[in-house]
Amino acid sequence: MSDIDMIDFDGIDLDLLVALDVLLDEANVTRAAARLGLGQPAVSARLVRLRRFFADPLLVPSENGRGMIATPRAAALRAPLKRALLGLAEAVRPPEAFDPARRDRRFVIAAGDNAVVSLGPALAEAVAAAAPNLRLTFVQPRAGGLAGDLERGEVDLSIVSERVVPPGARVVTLRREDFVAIRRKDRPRDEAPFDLDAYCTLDHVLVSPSGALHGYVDEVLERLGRRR
DNA sequence: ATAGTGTGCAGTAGATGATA
DNA sequence: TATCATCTACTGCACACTAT
Repeated sequence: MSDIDMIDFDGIDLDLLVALDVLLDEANVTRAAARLGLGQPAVSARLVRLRRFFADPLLVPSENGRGMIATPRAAALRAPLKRALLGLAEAVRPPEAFDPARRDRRFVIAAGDNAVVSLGPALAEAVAAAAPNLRLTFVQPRAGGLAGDLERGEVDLSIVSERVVPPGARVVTLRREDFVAIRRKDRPRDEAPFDLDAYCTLDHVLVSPSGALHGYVDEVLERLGRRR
């Protein structure tokens, strides 16, 4: 007997889970009903059954009386539920070869400035040639929010350092990059050689989208027993 | 195997209550 | 007054059961 066999699905069905997903998206029974193609009372009845099954109010009226607010239990259900429904949709979808030339959709790519500048133009050119109806939108990866953005489908792809890849993500290494230190050509001839000691004593500017003042370079220096 | 019947579920329309 | 969630009454449909 598998783990799935052990689950008691009595009182719940796929329609209810789809309704819950839409209800959590809309936080409004009327709008959820419109999306589901049902009457508002029918969706209200589904919400009642969902509340009974989960033994939780799931959605409660907001303070301003407009719409509803998800309870912590419902909020916790949202991402795994969406993931499961997307997986099911994928499983039951008829097999269809992906034809980029005929697809019409937008892909959201979370990438840092460096990746956008170095890979963006070539990627956009290649996509435009192979799939003229696909559109690429580059956004900044949200510090600490990338995993959630990927889970919710708000970001399709991310080009980031392997250090910030969310656990469980499918990863392909695009390339390895090295750090390079460059010194102006006309520095005084008698100046000390530009070595690690010199590097550590200089003043530094750290560009940090997240605001954290401790970057990859600092981690490497720490391993060497140094700091800048 | 097919037709008839009963039951339960889920839908709708309309009414009601709460709230800003 | 407008909006929104919930309740009530009614209807239609699917399914199980039984008789032929």
